[in-house]
Amino acid sequence: MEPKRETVSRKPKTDRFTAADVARMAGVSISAVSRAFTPNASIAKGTKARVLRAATRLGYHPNPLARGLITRRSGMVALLMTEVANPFYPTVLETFARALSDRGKHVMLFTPAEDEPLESLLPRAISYGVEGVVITSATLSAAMRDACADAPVPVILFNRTLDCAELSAVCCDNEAGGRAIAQFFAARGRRRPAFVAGLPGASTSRHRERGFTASIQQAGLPAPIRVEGNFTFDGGMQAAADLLARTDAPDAIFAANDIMALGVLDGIRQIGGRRVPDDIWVVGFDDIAAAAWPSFDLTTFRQPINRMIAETLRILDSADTDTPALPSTVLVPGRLIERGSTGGRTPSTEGG
Amino acid sequence: MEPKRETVSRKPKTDRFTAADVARMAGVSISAVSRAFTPNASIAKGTKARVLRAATRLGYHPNPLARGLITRRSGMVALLMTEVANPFYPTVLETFARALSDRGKHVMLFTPAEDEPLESLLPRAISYGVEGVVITSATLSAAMRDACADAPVPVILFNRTLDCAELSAVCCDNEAGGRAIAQFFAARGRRRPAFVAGLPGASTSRHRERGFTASIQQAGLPAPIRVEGNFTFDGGMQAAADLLARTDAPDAIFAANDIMALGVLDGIRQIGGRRVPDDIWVVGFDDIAAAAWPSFDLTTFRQPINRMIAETLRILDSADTDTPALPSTVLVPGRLIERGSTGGRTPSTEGG
DNA sequence: GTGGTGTTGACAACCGTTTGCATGCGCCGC
DNA sequence: GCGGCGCATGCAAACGGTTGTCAACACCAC
Repeated sequence: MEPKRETVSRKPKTDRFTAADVARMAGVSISAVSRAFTPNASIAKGTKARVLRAATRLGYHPNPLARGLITRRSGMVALLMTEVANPFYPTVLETFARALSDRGKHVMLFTPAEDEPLESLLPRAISYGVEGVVITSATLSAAMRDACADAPVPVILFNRTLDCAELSAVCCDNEAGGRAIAQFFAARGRRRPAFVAGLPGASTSRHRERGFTASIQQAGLPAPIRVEGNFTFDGGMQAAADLLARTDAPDAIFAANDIMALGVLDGIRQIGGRRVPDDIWVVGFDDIAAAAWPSFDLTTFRQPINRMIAETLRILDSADTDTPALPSTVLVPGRLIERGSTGGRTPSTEGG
Repeated sequence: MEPKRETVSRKPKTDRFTAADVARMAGVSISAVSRAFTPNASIAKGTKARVLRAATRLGYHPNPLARGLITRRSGMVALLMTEVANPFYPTVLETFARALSDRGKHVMLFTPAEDEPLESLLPRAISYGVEGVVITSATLSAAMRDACADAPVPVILFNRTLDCAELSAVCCDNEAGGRAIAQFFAARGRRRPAFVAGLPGASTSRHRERGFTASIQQAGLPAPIRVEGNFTFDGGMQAAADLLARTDAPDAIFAANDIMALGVLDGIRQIGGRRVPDDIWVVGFDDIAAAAWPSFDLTTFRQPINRMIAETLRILDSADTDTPALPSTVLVPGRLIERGSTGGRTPSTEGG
C-alpha cells in the first residue's frame, strides 16, 4: 500500500477541476460543458450561460492537452531558434509570442541542446501536436529541408528562404534591401564599397549581398570588397580591422546585419585614425534597438518585424482552412533608416 | 458524407504513427511498447530492443500530450516573461531552454497580451499541465502572489524575491552586489556616489540600492544621490542628464542594471564636458553582452546566469520527488567585472 | 515430479476532452 | 390538434498513451 496523495498533504492546493465538476455544479452533462466552450456549437443560450457561470466560479478552463488530443489543435506553435545572440531574434520571439497570445495560442520554444542537430527538434515538436512550426535558423541542412517538407503540419521559414516548393517562407525583401543600400551609397558619392557577409549558408546574407553587389556594379562602381563577419559583433570588429588594413580601404561598409555593423563601428573606433561618417560610412541591416543608441547611431535597413509576423500568422491560419494556401514565399518590403553613421539627420557627437 | 482525409490528398504526408503501429511491427502488445519507453519498467531486454528498433524505424515518439494526460508530467515548463527589452532576459531564456532541452523537457513561453495582467497567464499555464512555472517579471502584484501560492505546481521566482513562505525564488545576491560596488567606490577614492534606480516595485533594484546605500554610508561617504531610470536605456540617458545638471554632480554612478548604465554612458557622452572614467565612473549590473563592447567597456556586477538556472532546475526537480524541498529563496553570489568605465584593465580609447 | 518464486505480457481501466449518433422535446403550419 | 421538423441534450466511443492486476510461464530447489 503506497501513500495516497491526500495522506501526503503536500498538495492540498486546488487540484484542478474537470468538466465533470462543472457539469455537476451546473446540473448538465459533460457534453454540455464541452459545447459551452466550443464556438457555435449546438447549445441553448441559457444552458451555456449556466455552464459558464459554474465554470468561472470553479476557475475551470478546458484542458488544452486533452482537447488537443482529439481535435489535433493543441493551441501551440513551435518556434525553432538557434541564434539568440543576435538581438533581432529575441524581438521576433517576443512579438511572435504576443501575437499568438492575442489569439489564444502559445509558443513552445525549441532550442538545440549541445551539439544537437536542428533536425532532431522537428519530430519532437511535431509529437507535441503543435499546429505549426516556425524556424528562424539562418542555415538549414538538406536533411532538415526534407524533414520539413514531410512534416504533417505547416512549416514556415522565418527570415530565410529556401528553394523548395513545399515550404513556406516569410522574409524581408533582402535583395531589394541590398539594392537600396547600394543606390544610397552610389547616389551620395561613395566610391569604394565593402560588404561584410554573415554565415556562408544564410540566405539572408546571400540575398543582401546579391542585391548590393549587382546594384553597385550597375552604378558603375567597383565590385565591393568582401569579408566575412559570421553574423557576430566580434566578427564585425575583425572585419573592420581587415578592411582598414588594406591599401584600397573602403569608404562605405555594408554589414549584412546590425550586430556586425556595430562591431565594425567599434572596430573602426579602436583602430583610430578614421572617423565615421567623415571618412567611412557604415550601414547595417535589421534595425535592432542598439542601432539607435547615440554611440552608434547606425544607419540601417529596417526589417518590418510586425508585418513579417503577421504574414507568418496568416499562413498558419490559412493552413487549417478547407482551402489551405499553397506553400509560398512571402517577401515584405523594408525601409532604409538614415542615421549618423552615414552623415544622416542625427549628427554623431563623437570626436567633438 | 463529408470528404475523408485521403480524398482531399492535401496531407498524404506521414500521418503520425502510434504505439499500436509499433506494437504490430514488433509483434508485441501496446503495453510492451509503453514499457519499452518507460525507464526501469518490467520488460525483457530482448523485447525492449525489438520495440525500440521498430520505433526508430517508424520514427515513433510517444505522444507527450497523451502521456502527460495520465502521468501529469507533460515535459513542459512555463516561463512567464514580461521584459524582453532588457537583453539579460533573452539570455536567460536561451540558457533555460537549452538546459531543459538537455533533460528532455521544453519551455512554453507566456507573454501577456496588450494590457493583459500577468495573473491571467498563470491559470492558462497551469491548464496546459506544465510541471513548473518560472516567473521573471520584475514586479508582481499581491493578487499574483496569492495565485502563485495556490498553484498546484511549483512556482519559482527568477531574479526577484518576495516575502512569501510558500514561494521559491532564485536570485543573485543583489544586496551583496550593491555592497561590493559601494566598497569598490569607497576604496578607490570616489567621493560623491549616485544610484540610478530601476522600477519602483522591483525587488532587484531595491536590494541593490539597499546594499549600496548602506555600505556607502558605512564607508563615511554621503548618501548617494538617487534618480530613477525605469530599467530602460532612455531612462539611463535621462538620469545622466539629471545628475550632471546638479551642482553636486556625482563622480561615481551605479545603475541598477546594465541597460540603464549604457544609457548613462551615452547620456554623459552626449552632454559632453565630462569623461568616463576620468571625471565620472559608471557601474552597471548583469553583465550583458553589450557591456563588454569597446564603446562602453562597462564595469558591472555579473549575475551567474548558469548557476541561477541550475538552482532553478534543482528546485523544479526536487518538487516531484517524494520529499519536495520546502519553498526557499536561493541567493547565488555574483562577481564584479572591472572594465574601462571605472578605469579598469581595458583602457577606454575614447576621447583620445 | 512438484510446489514455490520471480518475470513477463495481455487486458482493461483511466486521464480529460470532443463529437457522431440517437433521442426527446417544443414549435410551426396546415 | 397533429405530423413533421429541427434544435438541444445525453450517451458512448474515440484520442494516444500509462499502469495495476492477473495469468502464464520458465526456472530453481527439494
